[in-house]
Amino acid sequence: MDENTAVSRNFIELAIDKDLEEGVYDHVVTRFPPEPNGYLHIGHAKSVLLNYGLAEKYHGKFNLRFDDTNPTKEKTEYVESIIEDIRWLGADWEDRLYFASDYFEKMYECAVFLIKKGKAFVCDLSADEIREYRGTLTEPGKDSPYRDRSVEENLRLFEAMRAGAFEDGSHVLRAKIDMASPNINMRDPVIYRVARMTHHNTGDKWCIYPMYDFAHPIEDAIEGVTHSICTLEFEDHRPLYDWVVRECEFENPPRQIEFAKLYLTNVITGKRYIKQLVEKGIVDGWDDPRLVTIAALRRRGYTPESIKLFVELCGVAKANSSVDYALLEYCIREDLKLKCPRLMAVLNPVKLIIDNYPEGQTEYLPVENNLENPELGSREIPFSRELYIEADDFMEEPPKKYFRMFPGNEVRLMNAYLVTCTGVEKAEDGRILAVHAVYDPESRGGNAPDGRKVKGTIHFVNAATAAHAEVRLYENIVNEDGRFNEDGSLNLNPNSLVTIPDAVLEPSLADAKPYERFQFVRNGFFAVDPKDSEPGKPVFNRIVSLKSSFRLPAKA
RNA sequence: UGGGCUAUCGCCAAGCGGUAAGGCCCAGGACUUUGACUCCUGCAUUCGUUGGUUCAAAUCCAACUAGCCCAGCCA
Repeated sequence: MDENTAVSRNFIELAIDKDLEEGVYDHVVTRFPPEPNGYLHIGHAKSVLLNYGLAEKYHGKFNLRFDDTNPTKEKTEYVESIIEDIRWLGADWEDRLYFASDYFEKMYECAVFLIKKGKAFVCDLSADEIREYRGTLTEPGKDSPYRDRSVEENLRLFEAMRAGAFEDGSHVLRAKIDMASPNINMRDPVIYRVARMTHHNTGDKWCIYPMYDFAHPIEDAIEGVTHSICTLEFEDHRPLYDWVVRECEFENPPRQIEFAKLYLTNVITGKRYIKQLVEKGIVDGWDDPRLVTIAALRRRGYTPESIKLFVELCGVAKANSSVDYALLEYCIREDLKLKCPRLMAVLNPVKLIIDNYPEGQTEYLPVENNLENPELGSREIPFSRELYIEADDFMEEPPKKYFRMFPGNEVRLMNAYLVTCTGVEKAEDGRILAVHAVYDPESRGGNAPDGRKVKGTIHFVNAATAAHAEVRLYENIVNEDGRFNEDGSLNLNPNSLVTIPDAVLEPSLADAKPYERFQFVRNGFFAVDPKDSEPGKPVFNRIVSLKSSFRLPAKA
């Protein structure tokens, strides 16, 4: 292996290597098996990209399979959004899009097969009774009184279950394993339940549905999945997974491997929590840019590449952990810094008047779109007597080390001229009406012929030609730990969305198109919102701010 | 003594008996027409704890401790 490109392998890759070496498998097939009961989020992206990446790395195959065995929670809207999100992430399942519900007949046959082997039985106990019989974490369970029914009776009853002879919840099919097992999952788990519910895919064809523990291994086995990668909470289910593929006598059974879920610090991850925010109307939908659903990240302006980078940098392991949100921000900056044109936008404008600049004159100054990436070309920006600058780029009484605009100080207006601040014009209430300055006509482009230097460079927008647009800034929607409180409430952050209705921008920005991304000098990376923008009236979402900007020293 | 899993820098994470990779964050410095970027520099004598084996232990053994998961006819 090339020493320079050799990257240490994660534990899953090591396990696959071993399987390949030992001849357990001679190829690799992975899958991503979402239940269509919600939108995908950043945590799912890790799983999607992990599974897809593994298939690519081992020249194997990657399947997309909807694990739709519980119609009470599943909707077509969700399958559509999931397909869109995975495609956007760049994971390619080619023609292998499957539904667990397409295997219902095969699963039914497997169940019959188990009954005939004496490995499954129909149980008439109620849900409450089953719970009682199951025992506790520390005490063994006891056998169901229906455990020893004959094969014939079980067959007859199971057929009747399918035929609709029983009420919902009245009968279940159970695997016959061991009620005294220290692993509760092995205490004769329910593998089929009766539930009259219209399924998004199979309609009313079935009134019995297989449980996850029974269905999932069969789905994997049918598809020839070799490595069934799931999250840590299923570790306890692995013995049952193995039991199912063994007792159903599948050849070349798949192997389940578990890894730790991805959590982000101070962010709500977890489908059920996000769902609550959506349903309670705290956010404006699954794609509210404050969320970390794939749809939200896409809408906010994140790129698939940045998410791929993020997932790679997070790594894969078995220790529960919470990745710093700063890493995600790093990834999107890293991806965008060379891709985006850098323009000037003033979010909190204050007027700057160049008193010695000819009234009524406008000139156009050439500017590179991205100094570090010439491929992005150049443009011309208008300049005239009245401009807008950022309010905090002026201070009447500056602290030490502040080198932007203050009376008497010379700064550079980016790409334009050196200007010296001459004063400030205030209303009676002290509000700043305008900052005044004089420019050096010899410094066109930003450099003085005499070679004198300035420490500060600030951005501006020409007032008369400025485009105006709404800009939205985001912060985490919860203040503290990114979780619900014990009583189910949330510490909502009142600043999670700050809307600036009238920011001033370079004129060309009026025509920015949905999803178009920009870097606004000193303000961060922004993208045009695809939902709320109208032609000629873009709304800009801040994806991420720049790493740091000047902060005033704390007053002693 | 219910079972399973995990513990390496503020956050992730390599390491698989031979004397602690890397990234993020952070702090200095250089450069700079973005206080950005880029570039340098610094950031675990120590690997949950305590013992033991060994010439040598984060890596092996033992005992503790802490955290996570499991008692859905959810996935």
